[in-house]
Amino acid sequence: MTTQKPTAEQGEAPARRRRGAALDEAILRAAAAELRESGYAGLTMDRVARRAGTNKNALYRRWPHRAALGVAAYGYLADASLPATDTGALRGDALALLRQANATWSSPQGAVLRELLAATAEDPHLLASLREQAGGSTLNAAWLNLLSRAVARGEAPVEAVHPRVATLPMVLLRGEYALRGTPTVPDPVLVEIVDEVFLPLVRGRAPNR
Amino acid sequence: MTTQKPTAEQGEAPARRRRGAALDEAILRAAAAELRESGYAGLTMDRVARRAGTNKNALYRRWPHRAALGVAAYGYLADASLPATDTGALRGDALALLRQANATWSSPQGAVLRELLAATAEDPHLLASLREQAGGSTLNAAWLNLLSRAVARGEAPVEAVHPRVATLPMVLLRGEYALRGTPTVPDPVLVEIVDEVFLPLVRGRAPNR
DNA sequence: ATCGCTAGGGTACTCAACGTACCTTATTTG
DNA sequence: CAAATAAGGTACGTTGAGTACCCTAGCGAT
Repeated sequence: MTTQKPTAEQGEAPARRRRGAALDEAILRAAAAELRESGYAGLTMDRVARRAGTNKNALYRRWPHRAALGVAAYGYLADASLPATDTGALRGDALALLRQANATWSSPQGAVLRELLAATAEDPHLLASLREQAGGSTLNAAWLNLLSRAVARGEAPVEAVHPRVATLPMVLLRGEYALRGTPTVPDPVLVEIVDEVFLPLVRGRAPNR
Repeated sequence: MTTQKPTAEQGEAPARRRRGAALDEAILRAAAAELRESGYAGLTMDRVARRAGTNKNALYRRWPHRAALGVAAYGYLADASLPATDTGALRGDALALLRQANATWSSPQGAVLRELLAATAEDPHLLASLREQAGGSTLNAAWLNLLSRAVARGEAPVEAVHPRVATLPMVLLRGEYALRGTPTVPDPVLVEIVDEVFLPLVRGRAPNR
């Protein structure tokens, strides 16, 4: 009896051999845990395999490389929450949405997301997949919706409902993250983005007023 | 005679042993060449050392790690050209500057820059250094200058001369690069950035006109 | 019930690259 | 001219991605 059964390192005990979806789950759970604890850098194939109580073969049979597993694990980790915000005024809505995005991005989860973005920059397919899992079109729709409500209230001209306008605050926020290496954009900056750029732009797009 | 003197692989022949600045130069030249030919991924310490006709010791005595050498090499590679553009009109100036930035960013050199930005994201000090070498404050000043000229011409309100406004087109351009994985932002997008966002914002910042 | 195919499990390995340790040797400088 | 100092030459130690095989559990079709 030289061979000592590992009986799983952490939680996952393969008393009975798992297959298909069950194993998928176990691997993703382990990978997500690694992401949460040590970021993308800690997501090594060996560690994930060991933690899931399996081996690298099972991982490589499912994902072609580490980055792909990383993206999948992030999708498992993130739940893409998006509490609808309606403060009754354009400025309040915009600030609320921006603050929520800032909270997400400055959380540990946001740090992981940025690591993954950097790692998948060369693979457009993966990048798109990651972007979608990180909010993507949902977030976009929220901003357009916000603008439409403002128009309905008479707070903004119809011309303001435009993808460029809608995405602008998020792009600026992302710019702040890129500029500072440090996460956490201070709240006054968010206010400035809204008051000095977003709202003036919405106003500036009025026909000729 | 088993030991065969390498006598330098490519161009650099250490007939006489180089020291200090001369060696700095040789290393940076080799590193920049690797960046140009194979990007940051190709910039391995062994390759650079071999190409410079020296060894890793000399590199590690000068830079603490690969990323630092990468940034230094990029500084050596880039010349931060910035031909002053004055088309006589705000729109033309903005487009010209934006097009030039786009050209730089979509060049191979731009690809290297993006790789480096990703690699130094975790080290604020390096990031700042890289940012400075990539134009940084110079570019910023150019945009502010552009706005000032527009104000002098009566094309824009004084309120438009504002850091947020000045940096906006570049931030949007960067956003495009982040959005598409692929480099090369089509020209119509640049026009849209100027016409749909930048100019309306400048207009929108007028006091109450 | 049994047989065989498929997917999991166990390991060992190759390869690339970073970063280090140590010694020998050429230059520079006091 | 002698002692520092910096270069050159190697050889490691380590980590981690991928890959290759071979063995075995368990599901499904006959």
